[in-house]
Amino acid sequence: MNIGDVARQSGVPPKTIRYYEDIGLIRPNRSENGYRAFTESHIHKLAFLGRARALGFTIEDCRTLLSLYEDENRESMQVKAVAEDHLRQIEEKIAKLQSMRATLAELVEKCAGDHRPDCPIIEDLSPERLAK
Amino acid sequence: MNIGDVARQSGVPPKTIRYYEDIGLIRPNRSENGYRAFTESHIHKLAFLGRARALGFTIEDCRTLLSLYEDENRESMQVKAVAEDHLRQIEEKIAKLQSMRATLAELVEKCAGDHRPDCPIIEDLSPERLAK
DNA sequence: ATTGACCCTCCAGTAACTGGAAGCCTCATA
DNA sequence: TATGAGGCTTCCAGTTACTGGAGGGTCAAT
Repeated sequence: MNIGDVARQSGVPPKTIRYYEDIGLIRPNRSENGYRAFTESHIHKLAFLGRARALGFTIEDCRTLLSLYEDENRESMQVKAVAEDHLRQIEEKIAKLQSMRATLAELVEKCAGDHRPDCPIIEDLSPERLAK
Repeated sequence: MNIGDVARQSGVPPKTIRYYEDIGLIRPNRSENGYRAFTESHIHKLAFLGRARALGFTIEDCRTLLSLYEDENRESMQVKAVAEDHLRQIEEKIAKLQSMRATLAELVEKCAGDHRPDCPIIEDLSPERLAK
């Protein structure tokens, strides 16, 4: 199977598939004409990678998860550890973003948004504290 | 003033200050010895940039905000537009992350995390649909 | 004269792709 | 059989916002 078919079936774009080969996530054979030759197994792996990336796992996490996916003797605690770690990081990001949102929302609400220059947003960003 | 002092007073690291000069956010003069020579005004701008970055504004947003900060004739609607846009993007990111978190939390909870290979996380990522 | 703390520039790397150029390969149609 | 569309190849560069490090001047004090 050529890269285009695999892209369609896995949902991973050709460019990304080539990139994944570059970094060693998948290792397709080559046909005589130089084209990459994929199997069903590659489609599965790529779809797996697509799902994992959609859940925000890093490429390195994906590498680990993929090897666990292929490992009949994996222990589920290995998988869980990766997922829990990732979950924690997501929660940190959410917390940070929510704090930004709170501040921003407040500033946006206070700003008249008219033709005058006075602006609580600019004021909040301004380091007047230093002048005081 | 040298870069170290400015870094301390603005909270922006020297490396970052140099980078901001590279991309034209600030334009310090030079002393005869080749050192950057900063003024109070630079400290204010850098502190402003630091605050804006902490709220997640992109560098390009910062460029805009900084020019509005310096513009006596700005209209607050210009500032508000930038902030509202940014706020929207933050909310999108939060939504995306929350959806990831929901899925991940569910999977993590369902995973036994023991020495057996069976794992709902791996199963969820696996493209069994394709096989069916 | 020699530390030690600054400062300088330039290069490379980070994360995960994405776009584009230049150039084969293949298949269907005229 | 020629041709044109579309698919495949590689390689290079750009994206975001820095950060680390090498190699090398500068300055103030001892």
